[in-house]
Amino acid sequence: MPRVGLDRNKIVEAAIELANNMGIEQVTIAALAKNLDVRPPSLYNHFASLTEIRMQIAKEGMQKLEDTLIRSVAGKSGEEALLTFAKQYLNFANQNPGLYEATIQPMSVPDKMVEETSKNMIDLLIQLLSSFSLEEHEALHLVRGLRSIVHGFSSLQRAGGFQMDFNVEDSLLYTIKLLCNGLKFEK
Amino acid sequence: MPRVGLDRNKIVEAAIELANNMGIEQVTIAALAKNLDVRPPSLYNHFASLTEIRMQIAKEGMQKLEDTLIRSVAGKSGEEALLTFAKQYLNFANQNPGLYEATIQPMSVPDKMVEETSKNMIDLLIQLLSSFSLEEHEALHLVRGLRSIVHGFSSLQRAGGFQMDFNVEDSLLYTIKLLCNGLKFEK
DNA sequence: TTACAAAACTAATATAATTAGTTAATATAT
DNA sequence: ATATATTAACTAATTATATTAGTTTTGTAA
Repeated sequence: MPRVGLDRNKIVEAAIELANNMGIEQVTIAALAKNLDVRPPSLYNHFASLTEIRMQIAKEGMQKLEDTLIRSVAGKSGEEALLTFAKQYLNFANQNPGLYEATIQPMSVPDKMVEETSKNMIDLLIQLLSSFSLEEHEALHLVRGLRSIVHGFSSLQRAGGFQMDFNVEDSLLYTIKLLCNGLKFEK
Repeated sequence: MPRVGLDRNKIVEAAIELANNMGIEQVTIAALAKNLDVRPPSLYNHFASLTEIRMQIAKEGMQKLEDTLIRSVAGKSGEEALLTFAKQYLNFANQNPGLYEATIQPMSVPDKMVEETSKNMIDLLIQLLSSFSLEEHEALHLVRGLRSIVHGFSSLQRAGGFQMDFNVEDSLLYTIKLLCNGLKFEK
């Protein structure tokens, strides 16, 4: 019964490592307890359920992704900003597969911080689009389109949906450029 | 021990209904057995594992989706065809949530029919793009872009990623139109 | 030093997938 | 029609999971 000094952070760290290496499905109470060298029930002193642990992974993933994106587009605008955004998004999903996977699981319970993070991402995209001087409803449509593109590419790639002898990032950037091209000639 | 006349089809039908109503996670041996009014082990006379049942759902989903799309774009080309394709794809995902969810689970085992169905979908899109007279590599990029868009919209919507007071189909069609606009002015 | 809150534990419960081995219904062959 | 073989469905058991209840023990603070 020696205390191992467990806390929420250590558990989530172990969970993220497990998610990245083995997939979110493999993040189980049993596997976490083994990795942390405690008995399964011990985790319940820090989290109410497995679901709560997975939600915590998702929250940290969203924040890290948002943070990465905000930094990467700082000082950029227009097409250059959108291309950077897209490239970094795909890169994040590739480098942190389990973490990204967690962020796209439907939330069982509405969460304030998650909603705020989503909102920040949308606001960021709205900003990036400002130089195109779109009507508000057009900008809202396009924000959805951009999110769908980056998420679509990331999750199709993860699911093995692309033949890998043809560069995926190139396809993503081609698509974004085409969209920007469409914007230039919109009127 | 009266025979209830179970077969692979009946099991998959029950599984699809369960998936559509409760989500793919709820497609379990136990739940299926209860719905079909047999004991759990009986299902193993028809499928080797739960994974195999879920894979069968995915296969049927992909085929039904492909079939729907091929029919819906028959006789159409260019922008009109792409808009129809996108609309029908999103509609399929909305009308058959569990079935669609199953189709996007990573396949644990490579499957010939699945690969062929994917290939058919790609070929279909290539055809739809023919009227834009793109270079081959451009067409391949764009096929990926289109798949990512429709999948991205479908799965973000399913995950509750959009505020629903703003029409999602409109956003999808706006995005596709913008892409087409970009194509027209590409050179 | 004592008291208390919290961390980790053991033991138990419930549900899941799966396997082995059995029984009985059906189809097939003589 | 009867005998045989196949196979659908079963019972019982195994393994693994999450979770809860209740206990022990540690560390900290009065």
